[in-house]
Amino acid sequence: MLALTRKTDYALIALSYLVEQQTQGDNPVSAKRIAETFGLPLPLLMNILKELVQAKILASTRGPRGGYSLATEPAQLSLLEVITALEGPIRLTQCADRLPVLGQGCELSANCPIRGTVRSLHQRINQFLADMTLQDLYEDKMEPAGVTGSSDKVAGRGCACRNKIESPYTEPRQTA
Amino acid sequence: MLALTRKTDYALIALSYLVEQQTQGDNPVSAKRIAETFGLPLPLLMNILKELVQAKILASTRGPRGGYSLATEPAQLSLLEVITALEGPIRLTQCADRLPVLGQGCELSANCPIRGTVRSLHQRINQFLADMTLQDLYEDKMEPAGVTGSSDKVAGRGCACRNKIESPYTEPRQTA
DNA sequence: TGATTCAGCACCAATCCGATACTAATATTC
DNA sequence: GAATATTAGTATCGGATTGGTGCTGAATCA
Repeated sequence: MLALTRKTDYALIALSYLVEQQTQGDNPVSAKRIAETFGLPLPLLMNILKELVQAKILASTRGPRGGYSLATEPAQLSLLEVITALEGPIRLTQCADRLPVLGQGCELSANCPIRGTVRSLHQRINQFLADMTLQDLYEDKMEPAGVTGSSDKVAGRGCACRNKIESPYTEPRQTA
Repeated sequence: MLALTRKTDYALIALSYLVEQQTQGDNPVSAKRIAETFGLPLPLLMNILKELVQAKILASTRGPRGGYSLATEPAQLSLLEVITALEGPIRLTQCADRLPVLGQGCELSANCPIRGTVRSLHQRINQFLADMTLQDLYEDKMEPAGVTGSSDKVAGRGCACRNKIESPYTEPRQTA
């Protein structure tokens, strides 16, 4: 569907928040706090953070006052790394990232009528994601992008963040 | 997963083939012939072609010697239209195409830490897809793109096209 | 009339995603 | 050392989406 999963959504939100907190010398940050701040489901968020630790994007500390902290400089961590860690390598189409070797999975190979285009699109998206760092993500938050939205087509689904930002430790999930 | 569906894959292959056949004055082309040429599952392909007709991207003629033909100039048909027709509007993330109106689905709205970045990425992809036309897709086939593949990460799945291109009307699907 | 081809449904199986639960391990605090 | 806070690991589950099939009807041509 050409869409990121909600896992990636949550991860980017959490990472952006970690940059902020870390900038303020607040370190590490527990999963619980992140979940409460943005109204994310805690168990799911924990799964995601675990994966980010395994990918060495985050470092974790156990025990009271433990939590997660960034394992990399925000300016060194690309969105591509985050997405790849959570969703696996991007492949627009099944053969997007194949080398054009005959017999290697795609028998059409060089004759495939859409190979070039798909590969081109694939590379552009990859490039953009590789260039965009967590630092950019954080700064983007600081100065919200202008509304260039030519969005006449709107898909109706909720946003990833379900809560208002006020202060941490406010009650999430009101009486459903 | 940031991937196109196989439906779109098949559609692009079929459309590209239609341009080719139409260029050679061969018109219309039956679903059966397309399916056999590329080894695609006929019933599925027919579903896809039906959807493209409903989206007014293709025109259909019934009866013997009937089939599908392009309803638009290849240079006027963008990939975005094709993808949108088959998969619905692209939304990288749930709030990607929302206008930043408070209370409208996402309560974080202007405070959402990743809104700007996601929106930016979303627009770039949209723009690329809107600029790329079926004509480009077809020409791309003519001069296969060079291997710029920095693909150290390869996802192992089959290619959309399961058959060799030789001539139409060769037997598809050998003894499985 | 009969063959060919598309149209419109309805359906099914497999996969993936979002989400939860439970137990174990580790660190801090007292 | 006991209690507590927090992450690690793993297993599971329901539901949506995707890939794919089947059946019936309608149009067109010979």
